[in-house]
Amino acid sequence: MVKKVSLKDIAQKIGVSTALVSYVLSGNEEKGRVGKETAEKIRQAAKELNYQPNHIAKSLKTGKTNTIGLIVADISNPFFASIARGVEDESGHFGLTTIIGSSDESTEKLKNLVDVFIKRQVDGFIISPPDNSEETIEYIISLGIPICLIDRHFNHVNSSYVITDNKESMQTAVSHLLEMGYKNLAFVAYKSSLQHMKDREQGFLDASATIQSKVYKINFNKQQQELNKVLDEILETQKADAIVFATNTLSVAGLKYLTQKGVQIPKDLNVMCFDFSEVYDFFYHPIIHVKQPIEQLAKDSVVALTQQMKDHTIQKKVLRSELIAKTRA
Amino acid sequence: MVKKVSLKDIAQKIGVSTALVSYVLSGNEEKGRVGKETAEKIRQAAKELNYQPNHIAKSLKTGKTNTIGLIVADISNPFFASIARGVEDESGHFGLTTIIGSSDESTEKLKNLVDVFIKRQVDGFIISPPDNSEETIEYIISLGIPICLIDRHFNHVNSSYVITDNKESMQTAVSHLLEMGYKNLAFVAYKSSLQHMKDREQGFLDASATIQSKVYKINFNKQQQELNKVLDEILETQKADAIVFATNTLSVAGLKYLTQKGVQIPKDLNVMCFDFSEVYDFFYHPIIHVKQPIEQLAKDSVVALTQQMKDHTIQKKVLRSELIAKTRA
DNA sequence: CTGAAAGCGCTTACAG
DNA sequence: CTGAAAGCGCTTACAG
Repeated sequence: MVKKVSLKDIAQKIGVSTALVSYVLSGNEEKGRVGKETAEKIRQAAKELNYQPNHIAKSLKTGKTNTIGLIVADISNPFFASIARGVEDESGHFGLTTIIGSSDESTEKLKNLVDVFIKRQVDGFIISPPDNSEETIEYIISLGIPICLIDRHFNHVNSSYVITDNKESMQTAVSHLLEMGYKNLAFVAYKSSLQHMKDREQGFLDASATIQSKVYKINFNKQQQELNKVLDEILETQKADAIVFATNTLSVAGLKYLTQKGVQIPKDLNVMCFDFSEVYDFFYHPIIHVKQPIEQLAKDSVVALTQQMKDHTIQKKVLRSELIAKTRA
Repeated sequence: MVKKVSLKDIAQKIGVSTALVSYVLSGNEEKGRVGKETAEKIRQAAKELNYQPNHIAKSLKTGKTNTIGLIVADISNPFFASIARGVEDESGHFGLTTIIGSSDESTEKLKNLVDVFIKRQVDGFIISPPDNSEETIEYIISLGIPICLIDRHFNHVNSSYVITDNKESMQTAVSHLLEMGYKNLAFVAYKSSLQHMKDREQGFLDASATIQSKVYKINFNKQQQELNKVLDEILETQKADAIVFATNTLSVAGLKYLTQKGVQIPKDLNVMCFDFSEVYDFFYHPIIHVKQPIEQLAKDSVVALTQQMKDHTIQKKVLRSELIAKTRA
C-alpha cells in the first residue's frame, strides 16, 4: 500500500504548520488569515503530492461523518432500488454518502442494521420501516439522531416522514373502478400495523361502501401460498369482478398467478395495481395502477433529513400519486 | 444529541484504564491478560451504559474502515440491484459495510465516485467498469487498493475479476438458434472496448459462421433512437429471422420496441436475450435467454476481494451461465 | 495482571 | 499573519 500523504507531509515540505495547511485546504483561508503566497504554495504542494484528505480523521474531530444510512425492505426490489438511486443522487448534492441495508421486512434485521450504522456514526437515517418496528424508530429518535421515514410511517411516532396520499389515491382508484361499472371488488393487502397499509385499506373501504366488496389480508412471511389461496377464493367463492392490490409486490405476484391460471384480464376479471412495474409494459392489456412519485419521495426525504440535521425540524410531507388508467397508445 | 459513552467513561466509572476496557471489549482479553472479575465488571458497565464503540476512531487508529465501495452502472437497474443485494449480504458476513455508487456508464462519474470513496478510506473496491475506464482502474491498483471487477473486465489490466463465460454461453445460445432452424441472425450490441462485449460478439460470430448474419453496434449514449433504427433495419432490410441481444438493457428495450411495432414473437421473428428479466414472465411467449448466476457473481467477487485484502492475491474467476430455452410450464 | 502514554490525521481555539 | 498544542476515541507496544 502506497503511503498516504497527510497534512503534516505537506506542512513539512514547505515549512509551515499543519494548522495553516488545514485552513487553506479546507477553504477556511480567511478564518486563518493566511498570506496569499503561503496559501498558493500550500495549494501547489497539495496538488504535487496528490493530497487526499482523510475523511476518517476529519470525522473523528468534527463528529460528522457526512454519511446517511438508508434502510429499505430489499434493495433488489425495483421499487426500493429506485428509491435508493434517488437518495444516492440527491444526497450526493449535499456531499453526503449513503450506506444501504435491506431489512427483509424483519424487525430483527432492522435493529441489527441500525446498530451497525450507529457504530459507523451515520449523521442520519432514512428508513422504510417494517411492520412492528416502532420501538427501533423510537430508539433512534431517543438517541437524538435525525431520521426521516419514507413511504411508510407510524401515526403515533413523532418523526419526519415523506409518504404519498395513500388513502386518497386508493379512493380515487377504486372510484374509477366503480365508474367503469365494477360491482364486486376484492382488496388484497398485508396484515400490518403500518399506517400506509391501513390508509390504503380505508381508502378502499370508503370508495367501495356502496357496492359488494371483501378485504383479504395475508401474512408477509407466507405470502406466496396465502396469496394464491386468497386469489383462488376470490375467483371461486367471491366471484369478484375486479381485484385491487395494495402493494407493488402483491401486484406483480398476483398478476403472475392470475396469468398462470389462465385468467384473462380484463375479460374475466380486472385488476388495479399499486405502484408502477416494468412488467405492465409487457402485459397484453394495459394495467390500471396508482403511480407513486418515487423520485420525489427519495429527493424530499433527503431534503427533510438534511434540514433536520441542521435545525432539528420535524417535517411531515405527503405527496400526491397519479392514477394511470389510460388505454395503451 | 445525547452524549455518546466512550471507553473513557466506562474506564472512569469502574476505575481502570481505558487500555483494559479496550482489551476486554474488543475481545483481546487474553492479549491484555486481564483479570476475570475485572473483565466481568467492564462488560457489565459497558452494557449498563449501552456502550457503542466508535467505529471512526477505531478506523483512524487501525487504518481499516471495514468498508468497501461498490460501483455499478445504475443501482436502479434490476440487474445491478441484484448484484448490490448479493454484495451487501455477502460482505455483511465479513463484517464489511458497502457503500454504493452509480456511474451511469460514465468514466467521469466513475472517477469522481472513486475519489470520494478513497477519501472515505474504503478498504477495497468492487466495480463493474464503464467503457474506457482502464485508467481509473489502473489508478486504483497503483494506489495499492484491493479491487475486484465484476461482470466486466479488461483483458490487458491485471486485476481480480469475476465474470461469466460470455463467449461460450453466447456460442451455446446461438447454436441453439441454429438447431431450431434459424438461418439469418442479427446481433445487437453496444460499441465498447469492454472485454465481455467483445467476447459475446465473438461467441456470436463463431456460432453463426455457417449462416447469414449481421452485427449491429449502437452507442450507449443514444441507445433509444439507435436501437429503434437498427431494429427497423433488421426487420425491413436484413429481414432476419431471429435477433440476438447482447445485454439485459438491450433485451428489454428491444422487446418493448418490437412489441410496440406489433411484431409477433416467435411467429414473425424470434429473439434471444441476455440476462433474466422479470418481464419475460409476463410475455405472451417464453423468451429464450442466457441466465447469468448473479448471486454467485456478487458472492464470489466479495470473496475474491476479501482474499486480496488479506494476501494481495489476484483472482480471475469465470462462472458458467445457463441457457433457458424451455417451453413455459 | 494493570496503567501511562503515544499516536492515527485532522480541526480549532488560543497565544503570539 | 503564523505556530504550538490540545483533543476527537480508539489501539497497542511498553513498562511496571
